[in-house]
Amino acid sequence: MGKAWSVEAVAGRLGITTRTLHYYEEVGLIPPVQRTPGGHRVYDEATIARLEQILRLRDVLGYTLQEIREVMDVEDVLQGYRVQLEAGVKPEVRMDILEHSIQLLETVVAHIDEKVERLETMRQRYRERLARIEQKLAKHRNEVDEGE
Amino acid sequence: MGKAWSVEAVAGRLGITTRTLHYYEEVGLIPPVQRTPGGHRVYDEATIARLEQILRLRDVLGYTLQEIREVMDVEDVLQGYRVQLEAGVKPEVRMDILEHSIQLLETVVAHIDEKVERLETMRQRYRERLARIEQKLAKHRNEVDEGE
DNA sequence: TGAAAACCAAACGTCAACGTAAGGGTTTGT
DNA sequence: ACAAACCCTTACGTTGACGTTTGGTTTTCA
Repeated sequence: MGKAWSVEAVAGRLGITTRTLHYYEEVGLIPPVQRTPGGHRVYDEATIARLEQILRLRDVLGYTLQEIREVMDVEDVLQGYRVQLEAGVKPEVRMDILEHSIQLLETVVAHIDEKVERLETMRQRYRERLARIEQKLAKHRNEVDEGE
Repeated sequence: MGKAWSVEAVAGRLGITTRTLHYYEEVGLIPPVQRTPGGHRVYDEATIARLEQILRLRDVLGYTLQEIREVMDVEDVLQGYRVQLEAGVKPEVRMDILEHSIQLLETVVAHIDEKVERLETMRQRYRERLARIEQKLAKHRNEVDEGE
């Protein structure tokens, strides 16, 4: 069994506050955390991994907690599928599950692709401006050279 | 001279509300807008272009208004440079300005690059999961085929 | 020209995502 | 065994980015 982490330990490790951890549990982004007999929270690696994914979605994709919840719902569905698959199901069901999992993941990837594309369009705009200025500078350097 | 746009016209064109236009002016994201003798706002194309850039930064990059303000400050500096250049300055000053402009734009581009990179890392994660599932599905299809 | 439509400033409201404070239990190290 | 450090719940506070309302003014156009 993995190590047991206290709230503060997790917060430190993930670079967030204990309040955020409580909050995410409160709004259901993570399932209710294990407790000691005295009521103190005890985090396991699985929960921490989930938290890391939540934070990536928040910080890298800039998702709102609502959007993150949707992605995590997908994750939960996928997890449910894995459990079903391990339990062994009829071949057709198995294929259905795999195909649906693929669809769900493709949706997420498509979302990321769209974001990347828009960012690249934007970068292109700036790059063009840069190119224009650099050209100007080069021309200018030439003129100075010839003037000497 | 270009057309004159009313608040509502601009809001409609940009897909935002008049409140947002007022707000952006209030917090200084755009300079004070021209007014009719009666006090109604009149937007020109230059301001609208600036607003479009602000909205791109907001929607595509997901910047906060604070971050947008920083980018727009850079734009203002660049604009100041253009004015100086058109007014004609000494060659060394001209080169300094061009080089500084390049540096400012490169900072923005670098920021975008970083964002893209992190998105691509994330996409890669999902793609790998996808690949694993697809492989499973393929294997499964094979087994079904052989069984017939 | 006059009424409907658009506009104004000022100010309070809202929602997400936490921050912070209070009052009191629990764990841990010695 | 006991104090320091940590943790709990509850609940009110805060900030950003606008939404909404009010009461009055300006434009427009039939």
